[in-house]
Amino acid sequence: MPSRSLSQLDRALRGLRSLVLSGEYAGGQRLSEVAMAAQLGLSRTPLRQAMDRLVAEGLLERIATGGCRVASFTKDDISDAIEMRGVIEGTAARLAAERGVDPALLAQAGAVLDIIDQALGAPDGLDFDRYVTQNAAFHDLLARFPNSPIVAREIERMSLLPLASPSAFLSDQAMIPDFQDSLRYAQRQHRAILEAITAGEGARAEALTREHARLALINFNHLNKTRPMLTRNVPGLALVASE
Amino acid sequence: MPSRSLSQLDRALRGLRSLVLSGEYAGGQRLSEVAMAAQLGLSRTPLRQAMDRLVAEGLLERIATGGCRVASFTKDDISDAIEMRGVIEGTAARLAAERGVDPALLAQAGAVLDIIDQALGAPDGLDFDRYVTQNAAFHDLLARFPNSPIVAREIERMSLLPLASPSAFLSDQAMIPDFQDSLRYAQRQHRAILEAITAGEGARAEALTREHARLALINFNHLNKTRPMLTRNVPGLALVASE
DNA sequence: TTATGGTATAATGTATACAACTCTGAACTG
DNA sequence: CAGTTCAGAGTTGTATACATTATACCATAA
Repeated sequence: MPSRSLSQLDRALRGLRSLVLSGEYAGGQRLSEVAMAAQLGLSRTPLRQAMDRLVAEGLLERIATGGCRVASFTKDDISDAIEMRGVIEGTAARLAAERGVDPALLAQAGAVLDIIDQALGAPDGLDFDRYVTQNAAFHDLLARFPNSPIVAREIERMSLLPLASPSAFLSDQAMIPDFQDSLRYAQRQHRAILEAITAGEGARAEALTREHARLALINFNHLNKTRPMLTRNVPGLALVASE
Repeated sequence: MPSRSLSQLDRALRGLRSLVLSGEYAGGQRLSEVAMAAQLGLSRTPLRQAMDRLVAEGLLERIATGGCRVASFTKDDISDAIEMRGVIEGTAARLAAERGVDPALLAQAGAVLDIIDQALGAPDGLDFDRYVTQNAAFHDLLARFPNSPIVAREIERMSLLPLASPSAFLSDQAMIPDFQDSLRYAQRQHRAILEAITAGEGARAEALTREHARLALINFNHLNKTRPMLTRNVPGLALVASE
């Protein structure tokens, strides 16, 4: 029974995260421990732990006088977080190119890109779910290329920030007219990044990966201009101050 | 009375951190909550919180079956952490150059560098404490230049990793013959970084800042070659696997 | 009417009790 | 003698109780 295998802390983490990301408690609102614990059906102890974790992740902020509040982000924050992810992933790509990568990992990455090609050329136009999954897989592999726990950790951490992950704007609801073009462009970047890494071209790999991350920023800006009301459908978007 | 103003959590954090960094419980050793709580004179609740924090910082690792163990780092980990700090600080420098910086902050940084010059030219050779303090101040200012909470957060986080902070190897005990030369070189880099930022030269500022961080790596390697027994005197060095 | 102070309420920080789970070690069996 | 099982001790995960501190509200005075 899966509900028994999950610890209370896991339940608290999932519950809190989804509540916060959904915008249920948006905009600097203070979270009461007793109320949250009651709502999630667990005691304050694991809930407090979960709050501490979310504070570390940046989703919540500690209040000097005690307790937590929901963090709120400006558009600049999102922009910086995406830029930062690009920088760190770019460093992973550069180090991979400079130091060499386990051939097995490179082969895996190539296979993933082949699958993405298939997903993009699916008979009914586009296999979106497959693209999302394999895109995430490629980025995971990239994080593991340099064989460095430190680098992998930082990439994972940046991807935890709301709207900074490589998959942040890849939701069904975010589909926009030019979206398929964007996906094809991203895939060409994937290929180029892998090629540069394989060829030991560190600077090129780094620059490409940075630019690749900025696609997320383009999607973010596009979303803001064309469909500002999409707040409810993209997790975490509710935390962005409308300004 | 300061002992009353400190929370138990703060006490636990300080106590645990210093115990771990001093090498008291080195090398993947499991930490018992009850024992630690007893040793630090507080209950398990704030101790557990402190452990969670140190896990987030990377000083401890969670064990799948429960509990924590002291993290241990390879020399490559230290090297990667320093490189990573250089990359992130470099990004701060680049963004500062690209976006412009609050003149007041720039002036403060200039003043800090003036003080470092004085410390380097002190009558009795070198005012070391002053150098350390002002060096830390310069790096703090650099982190605030881009006016981005996200960037500042990540820099702070990288500096929390053992031996990755800008001040990691600046301890009295780490003094080596060529050390003063190293400090003067570092200060010339400080000047160049600030100059590049002021001139809006993003690429130069980034490259300089990366290279500046690598001074720590040079110090680390030097320390390992010439005085491998210094483990006891440099906090955190005990966590590096002797290999 | 506004500012101020006090009190009551409710929140958090901390300690502790209990239950579930690991791990150790020894006895037992093949 | 090696492997396995079972029991016990010890550990962690969770809940809850208590004390301290912050917050909100109202009364009172300027």
